Amino acid sequence: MSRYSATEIEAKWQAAWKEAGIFQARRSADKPKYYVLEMFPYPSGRIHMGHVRNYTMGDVIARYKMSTGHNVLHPMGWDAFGMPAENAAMASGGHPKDWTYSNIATMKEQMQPLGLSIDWTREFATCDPEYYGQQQALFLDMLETNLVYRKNAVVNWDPIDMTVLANEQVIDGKGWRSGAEVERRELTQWFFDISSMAGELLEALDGLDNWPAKVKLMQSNWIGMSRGIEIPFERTDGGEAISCYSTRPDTLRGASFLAISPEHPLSRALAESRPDLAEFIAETRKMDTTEAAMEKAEKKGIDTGITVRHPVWPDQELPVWVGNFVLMDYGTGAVYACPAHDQRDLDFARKYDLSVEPAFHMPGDSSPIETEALVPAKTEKVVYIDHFAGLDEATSQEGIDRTIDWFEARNLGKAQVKYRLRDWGLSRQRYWGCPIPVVHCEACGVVPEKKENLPVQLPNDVSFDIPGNPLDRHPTWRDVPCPSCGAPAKRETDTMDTFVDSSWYFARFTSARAETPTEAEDAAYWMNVDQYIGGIEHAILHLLYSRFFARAMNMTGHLPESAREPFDALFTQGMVTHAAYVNAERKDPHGRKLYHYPEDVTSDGAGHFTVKETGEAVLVEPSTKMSKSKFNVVDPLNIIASYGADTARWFVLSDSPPERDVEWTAAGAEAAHKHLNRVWGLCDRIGAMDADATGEGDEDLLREMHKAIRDVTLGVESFGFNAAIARLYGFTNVLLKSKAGAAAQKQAIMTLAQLMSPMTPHLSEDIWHHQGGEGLIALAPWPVADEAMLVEDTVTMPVQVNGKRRAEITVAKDLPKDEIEKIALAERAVQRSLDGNPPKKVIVVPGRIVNVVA
RNA sequence: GCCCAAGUGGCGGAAUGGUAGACGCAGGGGAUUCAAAAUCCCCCGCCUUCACGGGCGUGAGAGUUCGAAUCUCUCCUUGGGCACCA
Repeated sequence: MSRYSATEIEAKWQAAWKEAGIFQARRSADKPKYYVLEMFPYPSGRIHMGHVRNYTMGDVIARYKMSTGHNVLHPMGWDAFGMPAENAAMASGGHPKDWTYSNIATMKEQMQPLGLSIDWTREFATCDPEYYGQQQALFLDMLETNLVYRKNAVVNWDPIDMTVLANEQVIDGKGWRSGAEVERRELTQWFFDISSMAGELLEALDGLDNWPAKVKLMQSNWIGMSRGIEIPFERTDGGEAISCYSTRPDTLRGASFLAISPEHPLSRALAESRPDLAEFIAETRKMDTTEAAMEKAEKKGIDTGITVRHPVWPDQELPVWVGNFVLMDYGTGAVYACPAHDQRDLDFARKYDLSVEPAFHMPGDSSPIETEALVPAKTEKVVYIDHFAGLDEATSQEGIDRTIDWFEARNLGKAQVKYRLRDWGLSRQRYWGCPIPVVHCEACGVVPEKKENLPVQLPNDVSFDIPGNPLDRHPTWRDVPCPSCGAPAKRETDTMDTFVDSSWYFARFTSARAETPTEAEDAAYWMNVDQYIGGIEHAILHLLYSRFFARAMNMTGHLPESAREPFDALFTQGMVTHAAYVNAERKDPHGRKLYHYPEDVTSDGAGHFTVKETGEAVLVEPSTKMSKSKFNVVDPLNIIASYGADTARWFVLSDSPPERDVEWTAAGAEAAHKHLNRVWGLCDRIGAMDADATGEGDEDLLREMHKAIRDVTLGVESFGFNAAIARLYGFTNVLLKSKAGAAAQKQAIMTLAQLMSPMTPHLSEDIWHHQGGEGLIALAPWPVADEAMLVEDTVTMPVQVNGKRRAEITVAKDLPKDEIEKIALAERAVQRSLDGNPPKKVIVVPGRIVNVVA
């Protein structure tokens, strides 16, 4: 059989689509709109299989929606600011801008052959001044609305690269790039007030019915709500009371000391006259804050000498300690410790010889606390010891609730809801990011740049030969007159976190060239994103930030109220993985594993692999995410060159469910290509048939066709792409074996081409064209299953005896239950199983099954 | 430690209360061919049987049901998220 020329037909149909301009989105009142978006790429320089899978899924949805009468918006852009561009500049002496735009050009060129239905007229890069200028306008509006503010904060500081690092960029206490010991430094930084929206961001998750439960749960945990109480503890020396937050006030009887954070105002005040305390605080600052280090870090403290009164039993005096384990930015930065019912408090109490008093014990067991704290589940009943709220035996949850009521009734404390979510620090001491549009004036303080002066553009004449932020040492860029008083002032040299750029790009796509961040009519028409598709790795940060920004943009008049939740449906797709081949005989010169590219390895067909050139034995490592370091990257361009884009698209959608990882295998790609060739070959067969000749089984073929329409439609609509593809294999197999007449076969293959068209758009166009289909298949209306054709006259039902299948009967579709029962019982195999005894009971589910209970 | 998800042939997976293993890969056999590639046809969960058939089978154990991969409980394993959060 001749193979079809993918290169030829793919280029041909891409040109036809372009010519017809069918992917350019315009507002229209005639059709319902549909906005499908894939998370836009970082322009690293090359597209990879993960991109192919992500964009193919979006394309399937976009093309399907287009053929079901929707006005589709399917845009693409570039998340273009970020450290890799600066690192490349540092390494090779180029400019981040050149590096980025040249990568964009390359990647765009690599994406073209995939045949995606993208509206390229809306393309932008976040490093375009036209984009980041609008982002600066947004920033100024948010500043006015108090959604962004400046404060002192302790941050991770890399002393060699001279920049702030995000927590994720600190590995084992060292800067991920420089390897320098990271210091904790207090800096004045800009923050988005995302924590004020914590409650709403949490509650609104409930309404996101078309988001994966997993993502909602992750966000919910991240926001981390807790209910508790804030209780002031009076100081015996008359100083300001110390307020503590607790979620377990029912343990208050066991309070033995207070622990306050080293960053607590009281600690700082005391440190001024207590050198030992000052030293302790400085030491804590140096402490590594990574998880692993926290686990090992010793709980240390120092006695302040101050004492407070117990709020319920005022004659009890509790010492106040500074504890290195108390966080300043959660709760009030001060806790009361109850060693009997908290393991950490107990360890601390034993170490510094502080008292351990239980607040309750388990029913029938009042043995004293030794080295293990008693921490019952909240639903477990405990016996409270001389409890103030009149509790005796109750669950901890009841104890907590009643204690809070008791305190509130006496005005001794206040019920509080707290969130783990902290404000989003957006300042970065980097060059390649969006400049923060403010000016620092000695007389006026922080002055926002005037909107007419936007964009505040990055200067081009910068160098990366010395560490630090080039904007800081630029000779002229910083020096500007104060927008308010005109006196000489300094521009802010920090730029924005690149997560800001990706937090509103979806809104910008609705009017990509507007002179304002968005344009009201366009935003109202196109928002929300109907289907958003991307990786699970963005489950928290990007998606949470975008939800915050959509709200902020609504508050500042840039998005309608209805767009406060910007993504109606979210789908998180899995990765493309590949086996890795590691040399079994030697290591690389650095003593590390030596990997080989899949194409350099050959198999003997019996599970043994060798390096083609040297014949060395190779071990196959389990499939993992494609990465350069493991040499297991398959370049989409190579695949497209040898098989065509349709094969690549077909393969990444087949086999695995889209939310799971899919393993790329050469055999799988080959099989996909083989199948597309088989479909292609059908065209020849039908072309060679006598158009008027009749065949056998026309109706059977058409019935199968309508079933395929039903199943594939359902599969595409429910993200069951693998199932839809399996169904298409099935229908193709039926068509290949069919002896139906030319007319029926022609109808079948044209429908097959349509059903395949979201996945294999080029091949489908070509078949459509060959069979005389009108216009472009991309614009043809999606086939609809004929209900009447789906109904068969007879049904085949299994017959079970005691749940085991014994026979199969074929009966008329609407045969009454008792008739079906008679036929089932008459079956020889059923009789044999019954062994002559009458059945106890017979269950007949018409059209489904018969179950005989012996 | 807390929270969540998933365990089905040699492999990816299908079936969401009704014939377990669709579809694809790998494997076996055959046709075609001088030969190979390509292509086409047949077989393919495990045990047992010449065969017909029979038994077992969805991580393990129990339960609900006429009927469970699917629902419930306990346990095991793997993966993910969070974690000095008071």
